[in-house]
Amino acid sequence: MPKSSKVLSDATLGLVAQRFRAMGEPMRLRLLMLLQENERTVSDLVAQLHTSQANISKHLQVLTACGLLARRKHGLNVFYAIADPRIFDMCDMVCGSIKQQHSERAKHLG
Amino acid sequence: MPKSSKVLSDATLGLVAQRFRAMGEPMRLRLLMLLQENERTVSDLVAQLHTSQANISKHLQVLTACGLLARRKHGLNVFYAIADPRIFDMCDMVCGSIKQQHSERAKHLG
DNA sequence: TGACAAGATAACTGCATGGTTATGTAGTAA
DNA sequence: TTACTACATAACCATGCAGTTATCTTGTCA
Repeated sequence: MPKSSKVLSDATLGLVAQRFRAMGEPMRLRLLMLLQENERTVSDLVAQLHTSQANISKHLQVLTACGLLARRKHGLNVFYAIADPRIFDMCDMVCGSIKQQHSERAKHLG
Repeated sequence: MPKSSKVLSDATLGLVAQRFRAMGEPMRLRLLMLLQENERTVSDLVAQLHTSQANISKHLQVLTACGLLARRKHGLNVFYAIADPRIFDMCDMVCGSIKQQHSERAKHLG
């Protein structure tokens, strides 16, 4: 039985690709990491990352549109939060894979 | 202790982003899915996917460059294979998350 | 040698996208 | 109302990148 993605429709495949692409941007990864602990306002995120507020808003829009972030308004502030914490497991997987390959490559060279 | 990616250098973050971006392309996801069972030659992959050989080669180059695929030459043929099968766990996670959110959204509407 | 087949690569085109600046749109407070 | 703050969005620019066609390069076989 297809434990893993065997046959996917073009539509589903597009959605999956969209998510990966959303996570394939350093600034957006930084945003996700900042939101790992708790929800944050836009201005809070702008204060942490050294870029314009417009840029942050656009990245947040991308992450929200593909279902990675949740949005909550409260007065003047807008709070963003991680929609599905599993994304961090994915980050860990990628990190682990990279480190592993890196060490293997070092062994081959040494 | 940082079980998950807490503080990452710009370089590492770039590598992680690069991997996600590599997986954020429908055609490349198709390639990975085709390679899930066994290694395949380029012409084999070209025969399965309806696009040019040049295009396939370029996508294979992207996937190989970021460590997702392994390359093996044998005579005239070049075989590509999955370098780290964990990527399929990641695909499953994304698929699961998408389906879950989709069903939740359906519940909210119904 | 030459002919051919499998892949890689170069050059090009069009579209997507990250970043900026400037402006618009709530929501709050006087 | 006016003024201010937090955020979103529009317009624009430069770069990146998927796809194409055409051209290498490499290996096999006559």
